[in-house]
Amino acid sequence: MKIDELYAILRRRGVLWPTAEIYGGTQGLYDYGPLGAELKRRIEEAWRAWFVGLSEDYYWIDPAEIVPEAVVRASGHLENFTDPEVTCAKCQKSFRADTVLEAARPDGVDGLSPAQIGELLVSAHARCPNCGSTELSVPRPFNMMFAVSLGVGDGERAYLRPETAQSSYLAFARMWEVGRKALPLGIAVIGRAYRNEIAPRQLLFRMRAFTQAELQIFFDPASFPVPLDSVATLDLPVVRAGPRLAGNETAVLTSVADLVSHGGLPEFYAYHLAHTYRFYREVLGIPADRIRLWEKSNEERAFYNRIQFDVEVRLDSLGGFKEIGAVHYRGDYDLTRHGAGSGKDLSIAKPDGSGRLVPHVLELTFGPDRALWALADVELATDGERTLWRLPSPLAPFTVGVFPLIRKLHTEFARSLASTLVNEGIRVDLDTAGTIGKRYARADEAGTPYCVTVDGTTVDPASPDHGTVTLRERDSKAQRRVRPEELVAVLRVAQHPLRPPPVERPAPAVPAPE
RNA sequence: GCGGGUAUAGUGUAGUUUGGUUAUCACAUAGGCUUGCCAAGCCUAUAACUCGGGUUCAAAUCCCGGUGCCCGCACCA
Repeated sequence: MKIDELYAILRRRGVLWPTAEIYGGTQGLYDYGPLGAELKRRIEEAWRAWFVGLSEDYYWIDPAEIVPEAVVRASGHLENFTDPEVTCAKCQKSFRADTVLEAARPDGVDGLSPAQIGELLVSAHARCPNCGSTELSVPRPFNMMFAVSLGVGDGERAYLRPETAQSSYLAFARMWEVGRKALPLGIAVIGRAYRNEIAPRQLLFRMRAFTQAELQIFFDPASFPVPLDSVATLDLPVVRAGPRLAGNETAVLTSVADLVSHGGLPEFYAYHLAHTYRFYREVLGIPADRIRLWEKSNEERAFYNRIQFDVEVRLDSLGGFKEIGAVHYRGDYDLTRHGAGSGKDLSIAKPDGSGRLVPHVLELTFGPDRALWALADVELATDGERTLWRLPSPLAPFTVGVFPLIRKLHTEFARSLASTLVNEGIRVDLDTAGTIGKRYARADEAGTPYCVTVDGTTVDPASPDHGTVTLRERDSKAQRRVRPEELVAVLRVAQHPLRPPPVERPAPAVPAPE
């Protein structure tokens, strides 16, 4: 589906819309409506159940979104992105404008505005440090962080966090105590991060306020045991950097065992990459042919990332594969920086007493906003007859639509059934408006996996089927009559979130019936 | 941020070339009728010229500017 068409459906149904829409909207900011907010919450909850469920050593925390300036100074966000930047038109690399100018004109470049630097770059015939071209862009200020002020007046300078990962690094020292001083230690954060994008585009893919779900795993690189056997035979669609830079971008199905034995990936990395892939397949329900694991080369990665695979999903609305998440091996960069910045020793004693160690970090990062769009792109379709959103049932905003067949006669019973189901913890959408066909159509469009209809038989005290309802399945439109107990059981199963077994073992032998 | 395109009810549109009635139609939404299980039908209602300025007796229509969106380039630590 094209992006406009899809966005129109999502807006009309109240999934999402531009922030401050009545003022014409604001670039890069979006609000989620009832369906969108619920769906996003379900995605986040599914992510949490899956990844925090990977190990009892992985914890979920909820830190503040504002961090003091010292934090982003230590992380490098402040230093690297406050100064004006120029881009080389020839090799398309970007540099800090003042350093480029300094190379061409060693005397005094401090305190100049971006415009003044721009003029001097031209008059000094400054050259690109990479390729030597003089075709440099006009410098532009480039700080992607939102500054805020704490307290009265100018107060203390602070920033909206540019990534949730920083919150986990800040929490490491405390969590080291809370987690009873053991590695590996996983710290998961789900929350908003803020970047002042120069040009937000593509809706949920380039936002100024967006949600990240990230698991930072702190570990000893000499010892990070994982149950690799549980995923060893799983084939992953990988695009390695080597072949890719040589011109071959085809994803190659490679087993996890192969990635370790021949592919050069550490076991802990391959294991978590495998479970990341499983999450997209099994929880989000993305078809295999739409997913690829795209390895970033040395040049493409941030310098502190040692290994990086992006998880990309092919989206028709955005014209190709788009990154939804990634797995980064960040080494000891983060704790080293914050150790230096805070003056706190973030190293720990090695268990074998052989000295101290700054824990390494494996980062599993995921964008719930992007995932929500991906679910709409991949699973929402119009077939001429109806619009159908094939959301996996645990993610659907509503698990069941409850309808009266004839409004005047059956609404009362439908209401009481709906309230019974809500008390059972089921997510219910009671719809009494319009005709029965329209209600089914609305439910299909919202991705509601089941609908039940209250009819004459249901409300007839004399009927042996009193209290039963017709249960209709979204994808097949198939119907059958069920009793209330069975209905609750079916709906409970449907909305139960998936989580991976911490360690997969062979199923115990079960004697065949008879 | 640069260049190009574009903007009419919730959605999709007619009307703009050549200024001139109460701004067209469909779907959607809400209510009514219909004893009725997949957007049926009939009746009724709600609902729009992106914003600001200008030209003109008169502007959805012409001119200028702003904003949003789309495409390309750049950016995406």
